[in-house]
Amino acid sequence: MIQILKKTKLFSGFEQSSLDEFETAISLKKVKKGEIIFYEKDIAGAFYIVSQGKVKIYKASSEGKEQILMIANPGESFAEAAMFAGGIFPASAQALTDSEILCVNRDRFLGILERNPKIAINLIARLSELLHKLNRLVEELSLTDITTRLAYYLINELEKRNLSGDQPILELTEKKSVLASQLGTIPETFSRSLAKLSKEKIIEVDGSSIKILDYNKLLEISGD
Amino acid sequence: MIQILKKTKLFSGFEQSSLDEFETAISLKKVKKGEIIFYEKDIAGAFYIVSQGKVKIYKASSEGKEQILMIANPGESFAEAAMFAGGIFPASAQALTDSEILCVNRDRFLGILERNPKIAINLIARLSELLHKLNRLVEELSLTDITTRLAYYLINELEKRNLSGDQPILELTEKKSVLASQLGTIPETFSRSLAKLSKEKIIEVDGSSIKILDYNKLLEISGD
DNA sequence: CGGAACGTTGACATATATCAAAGGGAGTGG
DNA sequence: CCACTCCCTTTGATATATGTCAACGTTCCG
Repeated sequence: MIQILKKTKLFSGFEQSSLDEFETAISLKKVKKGEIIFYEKDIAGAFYIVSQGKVKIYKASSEGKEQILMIANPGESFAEAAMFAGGIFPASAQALTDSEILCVNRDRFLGILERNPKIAINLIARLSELLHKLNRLVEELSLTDITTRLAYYLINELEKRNLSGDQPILELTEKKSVLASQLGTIPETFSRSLAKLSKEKIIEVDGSSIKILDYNKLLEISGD
Repeated sequence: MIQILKKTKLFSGFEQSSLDEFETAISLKKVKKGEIIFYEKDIAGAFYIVSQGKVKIYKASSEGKEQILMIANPGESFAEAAMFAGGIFPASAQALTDSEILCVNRDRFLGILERNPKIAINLIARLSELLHKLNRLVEELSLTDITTRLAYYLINELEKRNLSGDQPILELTEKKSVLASQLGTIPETFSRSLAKLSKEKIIEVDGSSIKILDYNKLLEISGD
């Protein structure tokens, strides 16, 4: 169980002895696909680290629309901030696949934090990174249209996976409806945006494979 | 100069001796109304604390629209996160009035942080609070319409200032065009939303004074 | 074979942005 | 004290992007 910790940003660079201290704060939880891990406004008694699987963190409106804030993959933590600000979860979490997650007890973790300034610094870095991403999301939601967001997403994924080459092919790792929600829209609109870029010969879509035909134009549309 | 620090959340609860250490990391800067403190993408060599005046932190699109992320008032800090994540400012800052701000040098502050775990914890709390607010902004931008956001803003301001009473009167502290940008829209739309609530006899607008006629209905619209 | 997700497409409704114009208040100078 | 200007705000007409609703095709899987 402790092995997972080493792969996380939060605990990277720590020795075994230091990590052992956490054993008492952590419990393992298995969740089925579709299972809710917590709802918005639940009391935040823990934060989480994904060991296996995939978890979405999202906001839902009363009318059914949802906005995904992030997808947490193995090694990534989520809901860290909730423990400090308000003590209630600001969003909901649901397993996208059968998953294993580590639950880190709030009170025990806080105790450990006081004795380990280095972890505090790591946590600060992690929170700053989250702020950075949310900043970007706010910018996209309020200042750009959906085709621009899609273009930016594609460019970003290409970079993340080091896909260059002549006409690289990108495999979408999420269902299109999930991507739509990440971009702040609904499946229909997402589909139309893909179709629009296709018609302009900038990409070529075949199911969940996207061939990038004109990287430069895509970059231009992404506005960056 | 040090006296200002005591009023900030970041340094609250600290003794004089501990604060003196910061003297070397801080410099005072006076800025005129309208002056730019930093632009998005500038290198983040410091973070800031407002001593006097008012500063807006905002994102601007190439087409001229802007989204205000926050308004920093005296005692409040801004751009703390930029130092840890990426090292460049994710937004721009401009003085809304003639202002005095404290600039906290990045490298010196980091050194101090390592020797003062308590400040690290305060910083974690502060970053978590920012995350909380940004979360709320994302929710509003992607899931609610502007009248809902306006209602929520009004409710929030009433609480902040402890205005209850029968038909409390709220004085807007910013120009309406600034409020519009905070809510993620433009002055025209903001104006129409105010007019809509007026026509429904929920509020009464007289310049920058807003009388709350029907608190319950306002609460209902705010969706909370 | 049949059904359930998912994705796509079309027709339509709606919220918000854009553009243009006019009103109003505060400050300034004559 | 008046006239003038500047800036903010409001209002109207219009355009556009996106959401909504419904229908259909596909794939996958029991």
